[in-house]
Amino acid sequence: MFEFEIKKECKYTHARTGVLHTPHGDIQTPVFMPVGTQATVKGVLQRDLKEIGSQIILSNTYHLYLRPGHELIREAGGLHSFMNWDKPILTDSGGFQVFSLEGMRTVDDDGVTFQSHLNGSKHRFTPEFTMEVEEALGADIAMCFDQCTTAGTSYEESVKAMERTHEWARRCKEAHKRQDQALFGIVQGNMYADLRMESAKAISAMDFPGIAIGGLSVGEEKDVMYEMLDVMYPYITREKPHYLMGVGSPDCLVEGVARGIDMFDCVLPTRLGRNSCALTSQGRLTVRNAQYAHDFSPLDPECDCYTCRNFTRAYLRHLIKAEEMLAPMLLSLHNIYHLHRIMSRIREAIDQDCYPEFLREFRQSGWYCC
RNA sequence: GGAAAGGUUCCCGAGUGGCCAAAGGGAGCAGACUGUAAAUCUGCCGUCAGUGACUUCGGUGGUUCGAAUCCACCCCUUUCCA
Repeated sequence: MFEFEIKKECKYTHARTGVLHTPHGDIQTPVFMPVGTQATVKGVLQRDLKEIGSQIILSNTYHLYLRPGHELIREAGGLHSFMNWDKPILTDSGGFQVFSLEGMRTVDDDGVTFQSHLNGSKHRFTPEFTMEVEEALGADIAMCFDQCTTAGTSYEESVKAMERTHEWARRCKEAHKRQDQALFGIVQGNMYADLRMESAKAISAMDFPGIAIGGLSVGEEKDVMYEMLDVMYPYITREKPHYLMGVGSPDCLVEGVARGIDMFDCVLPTRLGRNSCALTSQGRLTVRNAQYAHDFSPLDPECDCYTCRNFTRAYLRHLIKAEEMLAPMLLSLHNIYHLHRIMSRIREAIDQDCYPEFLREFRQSGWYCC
């Protein structure tokens, strides 16, 4: 029911194309997965996501548990049915909220106690409980509960978080029962090469159907992130899909693929879209800026998305200034499409045996923007 | 014709002798954004080459060491009475 098939491997980099078979369909990798934390990719219709080629979307265990509650989603027949998305879904476990909601949670070896950002109520997350919630949500891919740390965390703290993450991975695996749902393990280790190696070995040894790399892009320099990917690579089971969590700027996508990554997710395209910024083949474009007031060209002349085919920068800027809700919608749609298009070009380059050339050209072009 | 209230930096609006280049809001301008506490957050927003200097609170005079603030006259706005 869940299987990863490697189709083509680059001879000079670690890039590869593949197909991830899931209960809700196949996913061509490398893939970019739009984030829909609360069972919606903010500002984008399900219909449009399909149309621009989103193969799988993310959702979030912590947020859906708090609201509307996993039992309600179970009652709705699971997340696919609830949000009317019949393609694959991946649910993050809440491990990222251990990082992003620092200050509203306490961690111990057994789990995490969160204080709800919605009303202050306390909620206990253990690996077992997380599995219960993720199984109720019923995504095609569930993530282990992990402890994501911030860049700059001390070695001692990083060791602790890593060891917890390993133990929690073991407990998640033991608690996880749904056969129609794949459970991915998550590598941690902060920015310490020896910990990253150790974690990559430990998680690989647990034989999860997929291996995720967590705890990167949390404030460190990109070179550090790339170095960590290089360090981990030899210890991560080649045959499994490799998922770099939370990463999604164009430059990181192509560099990640070169380092063996098959799956990415990121809030960047939708968040930038809501903040009046467009990803283009010429770099980031802040559509709100005055210089586009009389610009009647599309966001990106090289783009053929719905937004670019139909609307001008001047019009989009007007919508932004007028705070019309169509503005974030159109920009989010374009930005996700932009990343899908990059992934599609990446797959094509790998399949045609020219990823190194693609990489070289991409790095020198306007596409290579952060 | 008479009475009252008022005219503040792009707009609204606070300020009624020094702590005022002048609160607050809006608008404007720019920056940030990577497993979403984000349609959010940050900075600038009289001029000039920093500390500092200069110009500004309807206009013109005046009082005072010092005026957006007090006085006189003038101009304009709104409301009320004939």
